Amino acid sequence: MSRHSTLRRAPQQKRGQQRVDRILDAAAQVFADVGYEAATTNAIAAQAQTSIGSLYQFFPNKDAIVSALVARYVDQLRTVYDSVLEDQAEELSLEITIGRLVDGLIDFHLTHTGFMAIFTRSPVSEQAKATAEELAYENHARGEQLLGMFVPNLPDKKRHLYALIASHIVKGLMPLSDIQDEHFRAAVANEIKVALLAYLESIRERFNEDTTSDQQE
Amino acid sequence: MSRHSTLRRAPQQKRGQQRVDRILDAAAQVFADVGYEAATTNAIAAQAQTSIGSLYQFFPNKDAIVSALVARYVDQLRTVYDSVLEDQAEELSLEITIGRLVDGLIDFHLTHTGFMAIFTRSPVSEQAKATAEELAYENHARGEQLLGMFVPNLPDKKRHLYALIASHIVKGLMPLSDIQDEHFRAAVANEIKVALLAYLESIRERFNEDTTSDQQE
Amino acid sequence: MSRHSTLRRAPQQKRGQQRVDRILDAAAQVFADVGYEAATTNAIAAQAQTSIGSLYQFFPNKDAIVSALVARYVDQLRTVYDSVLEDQAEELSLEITIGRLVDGLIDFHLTHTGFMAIFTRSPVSEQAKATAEELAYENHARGEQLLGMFVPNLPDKKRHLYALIASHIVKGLMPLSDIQDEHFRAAVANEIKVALLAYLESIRERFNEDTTSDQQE
Amino acid sequence: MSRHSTLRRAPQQKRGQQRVDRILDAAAQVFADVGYEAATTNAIAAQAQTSIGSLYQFFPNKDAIVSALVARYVDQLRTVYDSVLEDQAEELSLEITIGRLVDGLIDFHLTHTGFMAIFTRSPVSEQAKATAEELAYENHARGEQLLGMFVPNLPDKKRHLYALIASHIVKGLMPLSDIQDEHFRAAVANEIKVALLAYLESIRERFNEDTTSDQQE
DNA sequence: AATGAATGAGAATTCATTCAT
DNA sequence: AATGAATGAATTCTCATTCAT
Repeated sequence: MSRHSTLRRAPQQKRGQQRVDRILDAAAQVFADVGYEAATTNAIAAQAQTSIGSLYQFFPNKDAIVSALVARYVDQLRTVYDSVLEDQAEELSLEITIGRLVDGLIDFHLTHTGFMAIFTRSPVSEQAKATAEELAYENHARGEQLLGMFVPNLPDKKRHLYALIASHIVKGLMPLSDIQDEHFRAAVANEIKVALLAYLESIRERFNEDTTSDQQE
Repeated sequence: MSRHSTLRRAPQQKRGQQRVDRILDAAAQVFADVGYEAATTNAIAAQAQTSIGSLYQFFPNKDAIVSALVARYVDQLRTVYDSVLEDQAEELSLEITIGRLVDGLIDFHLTHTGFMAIFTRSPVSEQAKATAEELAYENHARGEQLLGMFVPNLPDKKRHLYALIASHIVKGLMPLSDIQDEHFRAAVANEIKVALLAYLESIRERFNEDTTSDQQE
Repeated sequence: MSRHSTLRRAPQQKRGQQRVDRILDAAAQVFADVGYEAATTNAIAAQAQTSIGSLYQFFPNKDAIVSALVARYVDQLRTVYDSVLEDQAEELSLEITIGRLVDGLIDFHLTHTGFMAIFTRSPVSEQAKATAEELAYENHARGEQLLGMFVPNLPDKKRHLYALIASHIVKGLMPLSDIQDEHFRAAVANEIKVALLAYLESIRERFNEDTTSDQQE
Repeated sequence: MSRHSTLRRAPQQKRGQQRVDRILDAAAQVFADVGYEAATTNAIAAQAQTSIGSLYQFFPNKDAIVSALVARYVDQLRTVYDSVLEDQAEELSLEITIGRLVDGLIDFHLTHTGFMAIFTRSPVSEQAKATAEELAYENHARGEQLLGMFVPNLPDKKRHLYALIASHIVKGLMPLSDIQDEHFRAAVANEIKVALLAYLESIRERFNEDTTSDQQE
């Protein structure tokens, strides 16, 4: 897969793949604990219970670890979006779909500590910028796809803009799901759905007005 | 409470205050240029056209620079919110108020280039966490205040929740105002207003329903 | 001077220049002790009785230290060649000139431990290659100059070739001057002169034959 | 004495010896490509198309690889000198003999690309020093042998000194045979012969004078 | 007060060598 | 025997902070 392009050496054995996974898990944990910049490769190796040498046998540098981690996140995010999209076969309402999406994303966020540390970092190196782009793109593209299902015939440019806005709303709100208090977290989850739904409904309304008035002309 | 608490020495003379301001300007610039983590104290001193020794005469460490900068941002943000709040004497519509607020915040963001670099960093030290908290609090508190004006009688808890959501929507969307293309930026600005307005209207609706149904009982 | 171009920061104060010199002395010593590749920047700093940080304040990397050292060597070598060339005002014999040159070079070599370690290393980086080139060029160019004085009218191409050979003979023989035994060292010095003289005489002879035969034609 | 003393295990089977040879070939190639210091044992193993583990089954450490390679070089150099010495049965002139020797050495140098990288390195460990010594000794000893044939009755001490000088002249000049331009390389080869011959003739002359004057006394 | 040289802990990365499979 | 994953000491270089002048 594409993620392997960032690996120094594609692990041929099961053990190697496990080690790669363990390193990525460790990296995610360390990123979650201290943030991306403060995370050291030694800390990641220690967390992965491996040696620094082994880490560098698989990853040529720190950026590559993040790239691989992001590739994994993208794969897993895709699963979240896919499961929501599949449900669309049943022609569910926008409200229910948004509900499932937000629940899925919150669950993803809660089970993937470290994701936000990477998602919100300001990338420095060129490679880091490309990686950040990749991650942002996944959310944006999937948002566009979903939007296209609920508001068909939307001009490309508008769909692009609206999806950009929606994905950034989600990006801004996701960190809130970290909240410890369970009741409050549920309330927040609900508000995220409300906010997203409100924005999407506003898109629908405006689009209907536009097309209606077009017909009138 | 006063921002000067983070200063090693309160500059009693005008010259000292000017130097502090120049350092903060420099810090903001460097943060904007290379990001928070890549910014070095030496680079900040150089940008401020002072010596590293002088910098440390005013600030005990790097965190203190950020704290002071954030304190200044908080002051300046307050001005943005205040000007919007003052207009409320005229009892403007929610739509117009949101429009002014978003315009003000976008303008603030564009004229304070280092702001986002600090706002979105993952704080490491305890002091950094406190500083980040302070900044988040300002936005949240001011949001609550505004919300209270448009939906009076909202229970504290709900007002707190809604303002939290609203401030995070804004936080998520603000970085988009960086976009170079002027047309697209204007379109984005409009969508930010739409999204925020849509959410706030949903709050109003829900509140009216609640109170109406309350009355019916 | 040109050597400063490799410095990260031109030392403005006497103290700074002294420190640079001390670091270069230390580097020469360490190179002499363990060879170029085995020399570590920490060892150089320790030998210079300074901190690794100070070393890097003046030199951006290890290669730059060598470059500066070589620049100093080139300056000092120039002095050796100059003093020999100046004597030529007296129109000394080739034998005496070679004698003085070899004595000068042996003295230079004995008083500049570390020179050979750099002169004979195989450069790896591009910068190192350029530096090695510079050093080789100095010897070659000065050899050409001297040769031109003793065998005037030699075609450029030949002078270039002969000087190349002569400079490499010297390069090959110089390390022998390290020999501890004083008697043996003196004998070696004498043989170096003999060998160099023999080669240069052969050039003269061949050139005279050539020009003689040319005239005959 | 035997080169196998540096081997961890004398390969009893043909296959093992082939593997050892392949590793030495690989080492020579890598030394030629990147220089001695930059050569890694992993790169050597890769070039030899074997595993790093196998490499260490035959050689206890990196120095041992060089030692074995040098031992092979010494063997092969011996062949060059032997073929020249054998021709001496025909009582060829010094000029012709030098010509053959230099041609042989240049050919050796050109066909053994890794040789110079090892010959000119500054040895660090004790083992490396011993190995370097061994290589230098071979050239020196063979030089002495040849010198003895052309200037018989030379006192041991002088023969030793002269051979030392001659071997270092050759060492200094050999790297020049790397030159790409074929014409220039041929010219250089010729000059090497001229220089060496000139020195050896000077030895002869001095010896004849000495013995003549001895007789006169 | 101002300056900027000096410090050294700490970070990323390499590579000779070992050892489990 | 062969393999190549694993190890970690050692190396280069950075940068927050101190301190002599």
